[in-house]
Amino acid sequence: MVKIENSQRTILNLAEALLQDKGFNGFSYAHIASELGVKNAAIHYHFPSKEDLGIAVVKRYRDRFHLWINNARVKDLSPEAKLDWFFGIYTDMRADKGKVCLVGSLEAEFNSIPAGLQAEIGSLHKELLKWLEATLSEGRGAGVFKFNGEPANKAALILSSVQGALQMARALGTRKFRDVVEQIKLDLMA
Amino acid sequence: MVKIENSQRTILNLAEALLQDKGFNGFSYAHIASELGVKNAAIHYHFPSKEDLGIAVVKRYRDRFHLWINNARVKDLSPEAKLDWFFGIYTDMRADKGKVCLVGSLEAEFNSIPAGLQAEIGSLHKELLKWLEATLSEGRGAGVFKFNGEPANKAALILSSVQGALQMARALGTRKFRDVVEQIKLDLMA
DNA sequence: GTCTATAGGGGGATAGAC
DNA sequence: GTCTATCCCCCTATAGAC
Repeated sequence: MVKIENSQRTILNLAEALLQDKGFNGFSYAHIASELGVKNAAIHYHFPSKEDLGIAVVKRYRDRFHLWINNARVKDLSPEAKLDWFFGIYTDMRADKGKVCLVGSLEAEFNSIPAGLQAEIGSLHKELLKWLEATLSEGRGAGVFKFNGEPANKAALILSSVQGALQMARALGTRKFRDVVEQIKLDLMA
Repeated sequence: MVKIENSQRTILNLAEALLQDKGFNGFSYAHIASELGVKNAAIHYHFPSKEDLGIAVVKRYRDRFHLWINNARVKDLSPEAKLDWFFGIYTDMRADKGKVCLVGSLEAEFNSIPAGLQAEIGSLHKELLKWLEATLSEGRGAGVFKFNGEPANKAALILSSVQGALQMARALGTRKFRDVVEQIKLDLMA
């Protein structure tokens, strides 16, 4: 049961949590409705189809990321602090009932989700990579990160490993997630 | 439509492919039955519940891995060649209709799959990590791999990133997967 | 905006004939 | 081992009252 002020917003919150917890094929309108304390049909009023709902969740997730990275409190950080902030997002997800990143969740089920949602998750993934690449590039330029090869490839490696580590932690525990993050940092200091 | 000799085996093949393609919540007995050219109930004769089927798939997957790593053709390879063989498994998955590793697929849906399957996937994940850790340790001892920190942590990082990269490739293309594998190798040569 | 009611389909699973 | 038939549940989605 959740207090309602703005239904639209509350539905998105619940849908996002369910997506990160159970996956797209693992949650239903009924789950949202019962937690919200309303009936099935009320959810359909706000989001006609499940695809609409999924897309809205991903769009809001991306908008939030944009707000963060363009906010001075993140923008003006040092490269190391930026990276720590980024890892903190995932650490918080792990701490929040073992959630995983939307990107990993939806890409694991990629071939059994609607086409519009597939496209949306691809856009989000690209933007996460873009920001991480720029941050790595900036850090290497400043001499605080050390790695060989293209920043784009290192970014792809790091993002993949953090998302994989969130999934791994579900079966093997939070410690494994922390170990991966520490190893990523260690590798960047070599 | 698939030729039937040993139904049990064919069902496992199809179930494994579907799990890697669509996820546990994304496939049904009907999918298997229609591809096999039989009726729904025939599958239930071999595997009474979907959980039974999932567990059998994971068990076979693990047995296969055991056979491989204990076979002289892998066991006697150099550490670099072992690692290349290992990456080759994932490269083949990617090439095979964009499949992902069972471990990543089931852990992404972890909170919406049966408990017995959760336990089984944890065991598999541990064994993959164990082998990778030993291989990295061997390679560092021989001076061909270079990395800081514990082999167990480096193994967790590498396995997470390969599994994450398979998922990423679904939205962003095979090239991204290859980039990650190359970056992993590059980082091991630093 | 939310309700009741319901359509319409798919899912997992079982019983009993062959 | 596979079939037909069926049960029962859950799902997405819609229509129309309030």
